[in-house]
Amino acid sequence: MKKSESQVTQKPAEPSKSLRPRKKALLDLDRAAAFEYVRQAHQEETAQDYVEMIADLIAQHGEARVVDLAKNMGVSHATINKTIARLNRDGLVVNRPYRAIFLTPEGESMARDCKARHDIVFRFLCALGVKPATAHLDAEGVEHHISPETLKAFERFLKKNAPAGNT
Amino acid sequence: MKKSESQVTQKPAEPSKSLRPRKKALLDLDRAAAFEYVRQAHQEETAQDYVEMIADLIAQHGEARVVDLAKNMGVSHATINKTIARLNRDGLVVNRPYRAIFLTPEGESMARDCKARHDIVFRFLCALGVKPATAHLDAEGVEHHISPETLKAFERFLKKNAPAGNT
DNA sequence: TCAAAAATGTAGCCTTGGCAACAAAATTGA
DNA sequence: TCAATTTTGTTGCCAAGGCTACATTTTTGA
Repeated sequence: MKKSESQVTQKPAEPSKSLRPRKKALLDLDRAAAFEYVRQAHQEETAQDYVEMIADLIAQHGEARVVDLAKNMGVSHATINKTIARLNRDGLVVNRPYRAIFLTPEGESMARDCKARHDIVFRFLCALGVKPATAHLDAEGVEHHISPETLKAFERFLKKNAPAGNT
Repeated sequence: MKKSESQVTQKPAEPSKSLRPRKKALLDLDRAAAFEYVRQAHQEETAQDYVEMIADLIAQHGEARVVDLAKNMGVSHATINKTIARLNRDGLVVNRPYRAIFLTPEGESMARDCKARHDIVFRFLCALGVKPATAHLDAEGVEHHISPETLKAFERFLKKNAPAGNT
């Protein structure tokens, strides 16, 4: 037949193919949904990292300045400016030219949530036996991809395996 | 540092500031390094997801076609084409116009590693009490941000808490 | 006070990863 | 065989996030 490689020339390595053609369509959706979910989380990632950092700087210094954000995020001040403009547009921060950056109530709320989640992830990894330095690195990337259900599971684990407030 | 943040208008909410001014510089680097680390992982994320999916499709159908990738990744076929061009450029896949996509040895190696890691993360979350559907969603995002050390910790946990080969 | 330094803003460029719309090739089925 | 359908390719658009280089404002310190 002409369909040539659609049917794989000669089906050498597809033993399971004819076994379950039905579930395929559903699995397609499942997988696509998972990636969509990740892409979604991705979009909020930067905003969350920034508001968290801004909240931190405000707690430390009373204000968050572009130069400190640049140092702490590890990017140029031009990038900071662009990102802050987006956060401003999205109602998470307020800022005036040549002045420090502050959080809106919405930004503060997001920062609180993120910090709480971050701490749980970090402490969870530590309780699991990961070295704090590594836990710190991993938590930064992982925290944005943890569903509420998984976060609850982390907390359960902490309650059983961590002697309350260790850092 | 003589800088301005010192004056902060009137230091209202910075009680801990003077307590440890020394560690700040180091923490800046630490934090920046963590974000750099996450950005790095980010760049490899798409490549890893694609080669993993391509390997899956080849295992199922003997080949990976654009239309199937689009369905499974949840993006348009135009996006698939662009991404495949990048993967080709980076030596991870081989493809010819209007023909299926295959992995280079390097791509296959990456796919193997990713699948192994993905499975560990998925099973770990399940062992922790997370529902499989949720574990599936979270694993897709989390797997790219797990260091080798943390992965080992996951495996240790699995060895103790999972009855061998459960799915 | 005022020049130098630091901080901030802006412009232009780049890559990634999305999309829709249209073009072309391949496959299918009558 | 060959027209309709499906698949693939291409083009142009967009936003996010990076960067450098240069312009402007603020702050510092002599």
